[in-house]
Amino acid sequence: MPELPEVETTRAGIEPHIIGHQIKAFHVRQPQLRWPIPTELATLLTGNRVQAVRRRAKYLLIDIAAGKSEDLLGTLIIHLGMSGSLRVINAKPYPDPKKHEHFDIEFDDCLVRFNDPRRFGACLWQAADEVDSRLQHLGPEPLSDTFNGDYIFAKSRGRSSAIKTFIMDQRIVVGVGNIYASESLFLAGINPKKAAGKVSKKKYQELVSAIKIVLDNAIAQGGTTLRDFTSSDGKAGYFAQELRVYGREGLGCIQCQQPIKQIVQGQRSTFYCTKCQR
DNA sequence: CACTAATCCTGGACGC
DNA sequence: TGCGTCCAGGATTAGT
Repeated sequence: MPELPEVETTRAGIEPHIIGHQIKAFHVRQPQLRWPIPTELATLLTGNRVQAVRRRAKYLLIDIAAGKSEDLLGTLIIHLGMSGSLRVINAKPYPDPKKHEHFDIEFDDCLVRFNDPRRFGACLWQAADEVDSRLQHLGPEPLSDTFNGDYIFAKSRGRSSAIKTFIMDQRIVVGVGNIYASESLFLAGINPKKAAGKVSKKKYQELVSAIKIVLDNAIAQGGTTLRDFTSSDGKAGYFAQELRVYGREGLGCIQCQQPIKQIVQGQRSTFYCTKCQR
């Protein structure tokens, strides 16, 4: 499932192919994603240019300038959900879309094609003078300096929810998904069930470092794996993780051999070592 | 406001 | 082999 590193890798992968380029057409085959694709999108995009390819949390933001100007018209918001991916197709004629390939953004010399079997993804439009409600209350980027021990310690005071649930709350910090939440807590040696309000400042500093390390490593790995971005298949955006606890239920902890435990928190699986994480 | 549960969807794993 | 069942997960929304 695409987490922040996959989205960042996708962003970096498509950017050089589309920045500054004019959109020739926008084709929708399945508008029913998490939210319906706005029907006016083709009209809004056609004939206009890609000004920037950005990322906020796990949202891919494609700024669109009107015609040949630099005037921002609005932003195409794409979310990969849990099974989505984008790929750039250069070879002409463009291959016929397969099942689950729900929309294409067509340029003069390439096609950006969206694939999403589970349709948890989204494709939305944000006009230049508005901020989409989904982007309004997001917490800081995990890799920014704003996300530090002092910040999250202050946010956590008085909170009774489990630390694992807490760091997955997008209002606290964005981009920490289920897999990396377990991995980060293991690296920091924190029990995922511990109340967020009872974790010390020192432990929060370790947790922040752990989150940054885990995400940085994954991005670095993704960059390598997806170097050949344009020819990648529908699995673009996924890459092998070095997972220390996630999915390793019953297997020995890499530090102490204690079997890794699996529990459910907030309807999500959590994996941790009962000895190393307290 | 804080927190929990339901919800969208389909491929893949598994049991019979 | 095939069918049914269950599970995975991001993040919003509804409900307590």
